Amino acid sequence: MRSASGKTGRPSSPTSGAETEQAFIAAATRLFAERGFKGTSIADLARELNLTTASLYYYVDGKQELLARVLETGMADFLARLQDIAEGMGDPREKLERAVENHIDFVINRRDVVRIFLRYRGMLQDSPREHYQGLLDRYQLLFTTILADALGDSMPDIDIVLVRQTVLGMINSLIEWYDPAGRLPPDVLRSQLSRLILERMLRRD
Amino acid sequence: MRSASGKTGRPSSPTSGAETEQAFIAAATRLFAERGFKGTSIADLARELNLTTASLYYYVDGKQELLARVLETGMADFLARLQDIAEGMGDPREKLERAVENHIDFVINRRDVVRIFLRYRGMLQDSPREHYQGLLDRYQLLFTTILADALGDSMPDIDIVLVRQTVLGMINSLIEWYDPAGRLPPDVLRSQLSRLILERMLRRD
DNA sequence: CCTACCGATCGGTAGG
DNA sequence: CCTACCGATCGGTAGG
Repeated sequence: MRSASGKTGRPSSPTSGAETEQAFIAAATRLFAERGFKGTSIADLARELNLTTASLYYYVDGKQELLARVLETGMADFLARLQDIAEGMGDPREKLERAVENHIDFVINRRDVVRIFLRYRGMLQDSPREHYQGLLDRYQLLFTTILADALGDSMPDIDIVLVRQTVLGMINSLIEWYDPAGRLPPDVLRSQLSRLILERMLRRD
Repeated sequence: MRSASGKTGRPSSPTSGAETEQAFIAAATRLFAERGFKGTSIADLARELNLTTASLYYYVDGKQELLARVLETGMADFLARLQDIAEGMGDPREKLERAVENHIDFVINRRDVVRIFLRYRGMLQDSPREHYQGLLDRYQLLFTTILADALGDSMPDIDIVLVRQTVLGMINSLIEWYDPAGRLPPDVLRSQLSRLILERMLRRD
């Protein structure tokens, strides 16, 4: 991506590319989450950024590149948090608790990105697809490791991958129904769901 | 919907409307699940049915009607199964087990419809949307009732709606990762997931 | 059920 | 030669 600046046609002073990139990713994230990937046109994105569609093409190759940026930056951040937890202090059980609550918080606080993860990752192609898949694989492997360390051999008869996907799946499903402004405030939701997972489903017998 | 018949342009003998409807719903289900709702064109659907796009419009009002048919017939079937379980024999705990395993089986055996439920129900509008939402509400209410009967007051400190959404969410998430031809055969998956839910997460203390 | 089309919009690109 | 864009339009396809 190159850097954009003002709203007018003047050559305009160069702004930092990082700032521009932020704006593009934020706009794409909002629109893809709201209208869907196919439901968002290049014109929609350009309008959001106060550009013409032609100008948008000066910065990006197309919607696919924007989707890749959204997914890669979001997933990289998500993975970094889990790595901090894995490498941080605490016993295995505490790390699992933090990993679970981190995942819950991510789904609640970054709804738009998570919605795009879950719905449109399949639209990625070629090398962006492989790169994103690599980050996702690392996240899942790391989560499995944290899970296995915390569980020990307390659940020998159940497949560890099934457990991991089930835990992540129940948290991810928040995106479909949870309303932070609803009956259950975020901190209550987090603690109840966390207890349902850790003190019930994954309790050591 | 009217009824279609052969592949040629002859007025062709009237076949049962039911047979035609089946073919339309089957084609729409396959394509929407494979390519997405917006990713499926009217031309794609017509080709699948050996019709021209213009002819397709003779039978249906458009993609929205097909989506509504797919969702309503699928959801009605899904609800009927749960009603049979609720009204059938057995104690509350057995009914809950059947309800859970029924849901698992539905996700495994009717992947295409479930994928459309989860991804494209939001694209419905107006009265089809309300009708579908009504069926979904009834399913969720019935599931909550079965859940509450089975749990009694064994989990007084956790919100029953959170429990319901969590149970349904973890089962629904199978659509994202479970491969019936993979490492876990369907019957093993069903029994392990069922036990994870019933004997662990919802165990009576 | 087909042929012959439409208004509009799609993602993407031309020259300047 | 490069940057940062613009107005206008390209070839095709959407639903109807």
